[in-house]
Amino acid sequence: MHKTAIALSGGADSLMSLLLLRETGAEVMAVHARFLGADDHALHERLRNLCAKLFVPFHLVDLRREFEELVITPFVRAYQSGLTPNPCATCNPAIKFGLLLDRVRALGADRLATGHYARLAQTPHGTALYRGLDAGKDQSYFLSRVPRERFGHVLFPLADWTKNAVQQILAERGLTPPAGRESQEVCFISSDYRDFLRERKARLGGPGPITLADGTVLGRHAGLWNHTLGQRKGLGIAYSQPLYVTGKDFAQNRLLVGPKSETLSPGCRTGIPNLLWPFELWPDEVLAQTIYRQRPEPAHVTVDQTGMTIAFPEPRAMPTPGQVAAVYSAEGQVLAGAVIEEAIHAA
RNA sequence: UGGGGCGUGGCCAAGCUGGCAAGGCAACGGAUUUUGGUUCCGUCAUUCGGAGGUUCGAAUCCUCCCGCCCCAG
Repeated sequence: MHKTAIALSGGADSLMSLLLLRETGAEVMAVHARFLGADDHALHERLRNLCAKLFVPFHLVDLRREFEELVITPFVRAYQSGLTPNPCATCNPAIKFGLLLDRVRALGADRLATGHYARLAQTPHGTALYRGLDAGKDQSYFLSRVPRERFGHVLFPLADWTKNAVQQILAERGLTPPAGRESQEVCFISSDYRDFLRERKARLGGPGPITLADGTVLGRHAGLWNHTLGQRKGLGIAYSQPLYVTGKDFAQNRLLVGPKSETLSPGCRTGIPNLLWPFELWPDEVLAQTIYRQRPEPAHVTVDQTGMTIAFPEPRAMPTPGQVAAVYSAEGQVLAGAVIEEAIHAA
């Protein structure tokens, strides 16, 4: 008999997952992981009471120190070194399906369930990760860097659910998610990541010029960390057409900008990929996306000792160093995930 | 102080055969969204360097003044 731990965030998705688990008759326990220093004790109590009503054991797991060390610190460091980090994609392998999974196993559970919209399938070749049914909520991209063996101990009850259906069922049962707000942004940033970095007193680069590719100076920037590749907002430059960030010149502290056409790239080079499916079993045709919520496109992907090269037949939105590149099969199976190191520049 | 050109919202800029001020960029607001972003929608000059005049009516015509730029001396 399996004993399943459900990670409750306080939102609708994990609450629905708990209900679905109970209906399967599985033995269930609930955990709520604390990530942040300033935590919501009222939320803890509501979760505790909710679980008591459902006769589900409830545990509070303190991962604040680990979250700080494994997610927040690298996040700040990334900005300091000119990258654009993706903290959610770091948190999943390091915290949720890393330390939290370890903790619940120590508490006696052998599986961890979460409210992610993604699907796992058991195959003769092992566990496979697929996109969730709800294309609009699919979170497989953020899960693409979780080590494959971890998924052998994971359950996604919402795999075949849509957000709408979840909300409808909860409403029908008169259940309100204990946390008022859904986690739709970085959980440790309340407003703007720039404010967060300033509050942290992170040592970041200073102001410098904004120039076109040919060196024409158009304005000033307040620090390269305020911008990311492909970004339009915030440049403050009135030009004949919209300008986008096309590059960062760290040597001269210059922010390079240009028209939309200059933000395209034929692909990227990544670090060592997290293979979620043995490379030799990959289909001939694979798709890749280099940003969340991007339409996956057919790509030529090669893997070697030091990383992965993704080449698109047609140039598309420039991949940003620090972000995640995910490789999929046509059926929506996640084949690999990796951190982008550099975009390939059009010839 | 001879000649020529120009002055329209934060920037660029239509309009100048007179009829209640296009558009682009930026900015701001919203929608979308478990990352940075992107995208979409919306808002943004009762006023056209200033003062008079002509006219039913002027940014558009006339006069003067102010301020730029260019070419000559």
